[in-house]
Order: sequence, then structure tokens, then C-alpha cells
Amino acid sequence: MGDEMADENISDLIERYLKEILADNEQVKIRRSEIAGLFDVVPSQINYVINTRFTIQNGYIVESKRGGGGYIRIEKVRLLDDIDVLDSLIAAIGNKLSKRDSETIVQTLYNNDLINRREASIILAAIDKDAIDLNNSDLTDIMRANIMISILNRLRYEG
Amino acid sequence: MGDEMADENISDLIERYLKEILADNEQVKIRRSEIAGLFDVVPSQINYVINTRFTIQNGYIVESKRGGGGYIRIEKVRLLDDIDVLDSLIAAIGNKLSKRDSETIVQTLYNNDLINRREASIILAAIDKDAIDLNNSDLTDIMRANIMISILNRLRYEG
DNA sequence: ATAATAATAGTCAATATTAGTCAAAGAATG
DNA sequence: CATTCTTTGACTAATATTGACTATTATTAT
Repeated sequence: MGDEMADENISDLIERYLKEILADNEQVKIRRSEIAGLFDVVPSQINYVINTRFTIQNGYIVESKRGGGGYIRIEKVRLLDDIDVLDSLIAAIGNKLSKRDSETIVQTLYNNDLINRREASIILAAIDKDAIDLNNSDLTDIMRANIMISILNRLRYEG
Repeated sequence: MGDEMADENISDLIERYLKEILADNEQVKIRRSEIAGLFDVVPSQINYVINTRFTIQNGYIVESKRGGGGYIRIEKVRLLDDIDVLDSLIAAIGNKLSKRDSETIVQTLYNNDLINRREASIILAAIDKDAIDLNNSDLTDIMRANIMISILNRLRYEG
């Protein structure tokens, strides 16, 4: 723990390389194969590094495009100061989410000034029963949980 | 490697070129082979750019004529009011909705001042692939369409 | 007028160029 | 030793580029 140099694997080196760029820039845009070549690893290891070290929990959002001129862009975002509410809501959701519980969550978000009325309305529309119905109430609850978690993760940061 | 926007693909460059003209004009009228020559691509790539980036969902209508003096004209459409925008977007969605088309729709909502940046990103979170994925790409597109329509209908009377 | 030819744009499928997924193998850790 | 983390590569998916072939319209020749 004390010394920084020791015991760094290649994934750590790639992480450090990218974060050094991000220290001076709001974002970094890479070509996956270039970075893989630079560190002499297979391209999919770049995905591994991104998936384990550049998550939204760490304050990064990632977007990419395939095909000619494709890229991966990692962007730093400013996490909100108080995301305890979000963390506990996400933890409480688990695998499935009923309509009733989802309404409680939206109410909680509103009470904590994390969303306004209009945003609440959009979220409720997104998880509306008729919209996500799958003729299978279990699947509907799973879908509702997934969508809600995705939205809560989005609320972690500003902008 | 931080913010520089080099390395765009040629289709993106052509898109940008045309949209720069459209920023100052209601329409742009081109000769396909001229634009192809300007960017050193085959003529049919102009069709590819138009079909992927100047659709009605994006707020453009395209008309063309073949033969001597032929042309392609791209015109910005001006929808009369917010309800018109929402109605035409809903009508255009149909049964399935790809990720790419959904992003175009959100962009159009933003361009027409129907949603702000934050609302846009909440919507994108709600229809994110990882959120609504069901290990079945057809079902994913169906789910995305349903959710988007639900949200658009909400915006219709939410004001 | 009509037919032939030239001058355009459109379609579609093959190929190229990227990134993503997933599971197995290997390495490190406790 | 068991568990977790890392590394690898085969397979998949998305997007871009290319070119052969087709369709339409204008112009020219008969």
C-alpha cells in the first residue's frame, strides 16, 4: 500500500495511463486497438479495464462507437455530494421492483430534491405497466428494477 | 489525446459539412457527385450519410431528381408546435426502435426545446441497452419503442 | 415525335473497420 | 486450497466504405 511502484499489473498501468490524461482533460477519446497495442495486450483487455475501473460509481461515463473511425470515450463527471439516498435506494431494489415500490422511490427522490415534478412524471412514464408489460408479471418487475436502477445511476452526477 | 476532435470518419465529416450550410440556410441543394468528389468517396456514400443522418426523425426532408441537372435537396422541416413534434415522432416509431433512432429522437426533443439536457439523459438512461436488455435484440427494440412512446405521450400533456 | 444516348441519383450486398461479450485459462491473494 | 482478479482469444455486433447494377430524367439524333 505504501509504495506506489510495486505490484502493478498491466490493467493497473492502463488505468493509470488513462487517468493521467483525465487529470488534465475532461475526457479522453481512444482507439481501442491503439491502446491495446501500446501496452501489448489483446483489445478486449481495454474493455476489462474500463468495466472494472471506470464505472459510474467511480465518476466516469463511457461511450463508444464501432465501425470506421470508431472510438471509446471516457468522460469524468462530477458526482453529487450526497448520493447516500441513491446508494441505499439502489441497494434496496435488488432484482425485482413492484409498481407500488417504484412509486415510493420516485416520491423519495422528489422529497429529497433529487428530481422535480416533471422529471418524476417522465420516470413514471418510463416504468409504466403498459409500457414495459411482458405478459409476465415477474419479468415486468425485473424490467422495472433494471430501468429504475439505470435512472438512479444517472442521478448520481450533475449535468 | 484529450479534447481534440480529429479522427472522425468521413461520413461524420460530410454530415458536419452539410449541417454547417443548413445552420445558415433553410435548405441545401447538392450535386451528389460533387460532394462525393469533394470528400473523395464513392457517390453512394452520400446516400448512406443522408439515410443515416438526415432522416425525418432528425428533422429533415430530402428530395432529389435524377438525370441532367439532377440534385439532392435537404430541407429543414419546421413543425408548427410542440404537439406536432410529438405526434410525428410517435407516428414514426412504430413497433421497434433502435438505439440509434432513439438517440435521434431525444436529440430532436432537445432541439425543439421540449426537454432539457437533464431530462434527455434521464430518458436515455431509461432506454439504455443494459437496462432493458433481455438477451434478445428484437425484444430490446420493442421494449425501447414502448418506453419511448410512453414518455412521449406523457410529454404530450405534461407541457 | 420517337428513339438513342448521356447524365444524373438509388439500391443493395459484399467487404472493411472498428468495439463488445463471454468463457476458459492463468496468476495472485488470503 | 479456495477464491478472486487478470489475461487471452474466439466469436459477435455495429458502423462505415465500396462498387456493381438499376432507375429516372434530360438531351440529342433521326
